[in-house]
Amino acid sequence: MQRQRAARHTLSRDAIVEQAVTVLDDSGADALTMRSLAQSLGVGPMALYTYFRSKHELLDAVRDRLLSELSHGTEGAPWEARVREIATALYRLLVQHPALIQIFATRPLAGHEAAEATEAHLSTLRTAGFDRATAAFAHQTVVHHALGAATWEVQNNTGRTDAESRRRMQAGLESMSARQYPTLVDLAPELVQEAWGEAQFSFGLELILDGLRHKLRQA
Amino acid sequence: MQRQRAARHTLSRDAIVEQAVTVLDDSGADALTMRSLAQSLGVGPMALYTYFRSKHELLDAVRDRLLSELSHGTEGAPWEARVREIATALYRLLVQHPALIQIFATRPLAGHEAAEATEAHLSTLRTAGFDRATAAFAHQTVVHHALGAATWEVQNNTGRTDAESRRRMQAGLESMSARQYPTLVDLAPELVQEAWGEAQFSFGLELILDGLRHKLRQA
DNA sequence: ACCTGAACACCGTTCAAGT
DNA sequence: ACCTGAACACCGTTCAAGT
Repeated sequence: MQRQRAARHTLSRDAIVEQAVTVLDDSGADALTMRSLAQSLGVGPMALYTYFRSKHELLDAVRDRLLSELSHGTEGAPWEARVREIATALYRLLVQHPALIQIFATRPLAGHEAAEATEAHLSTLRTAGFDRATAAFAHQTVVHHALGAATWEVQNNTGRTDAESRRRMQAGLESMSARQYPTLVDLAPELVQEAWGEAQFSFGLELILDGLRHKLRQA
Repeated sequence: MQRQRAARHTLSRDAIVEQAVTVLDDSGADALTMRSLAQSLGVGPMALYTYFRSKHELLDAVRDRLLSELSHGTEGAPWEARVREIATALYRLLVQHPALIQIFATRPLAGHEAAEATEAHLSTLRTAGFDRATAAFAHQTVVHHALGAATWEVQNNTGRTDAESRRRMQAGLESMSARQYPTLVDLAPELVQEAWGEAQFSFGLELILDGLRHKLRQA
């Protein structure tokens, strides 16, 4: 099959980013190369460099595009509910686009990404009564938790949800020395079966929300 | 300068992993290639494949080697203190070896890594009075928090601790539309100056510990 | 077994050139 | 300006061979 010659001026930053997201979601971060991406767009590799100075710049644009999707929660809802909405949206976005996690782990932020959602999150916390420093800390804590939980979920659980692979993992834990690691071996069923997925994320988020509620009462 | 011919049988899995850690710490994850690592050991690239089937397997060994350093906390200390010790040790390990974060973001765990520290962490929680499921959830939450906070710290703050770069970042936030993002602009000083580094990690950890304490009282 | 050297099928990116 | 084709300096890994 011969390569179609691309009609001129069909490329754009947005079109390239869109296609990059498709490749990342379908085939993973390793599969996204400037050459493969260009080929899937029907152009030569160097065509992309008209729109992005480097692969890093393209990945930053992919990250910003995905983050712009983030929910900023229901206006007027109680602060816990709104924090829950925004945090869960971030968690799900990361799990749905695992490559995004790798971008977070390799590229610094410029500072103005996800501005809508960040503004909503921060103003929710301020309105709830947290002082400036506590609101900033709390915001970051929630983001860190979503990022950490999603990283774990994607690497260690996603695609292992079938009974067979869970059973194998549990067997692996149980085969460890029960003398050296009694609790680990004892809790093997819980570690592989319960502490997975969004339930694990929610457990941690509610713990954080509870701690924040407590702080608010003390103030 | 001519390449030294390596004396035979000087290589070993441990020696290779040790050198890999040095390269990662000194020059970062991108600088670690099988070719560069081999050269720094004075051997040809293919020599490494006698000890590791692939670069992935080598990275897994690097991860396991670093995780084996983890503190398992002071025996007999109150449960909060011990959780704090173990969590902080993980956080610091990740910040000191940023490449480890990228390994967590790209490689699945086999399940038996950091078994000593995990056992200590889980048994501390069980002894404190948490039921099986809650202990498993709490353990994971703490690990996720350390991983998320370290990822953020390494990508967005480390190396930006000098006043000059903080000032620039703050100026960037403050240059955003104060009409569209009033809270974000207002909290710029807190976001760049306070919510950084181990203070941010500790804030979140204490929130989680507070939530756990609360759960224990309710039970 | 342990290690080498050549080779293969890739990368991201530079450069000079075409329209 | 937008895009191409050739080339450069890399990758990880296979294969056949040496000791």
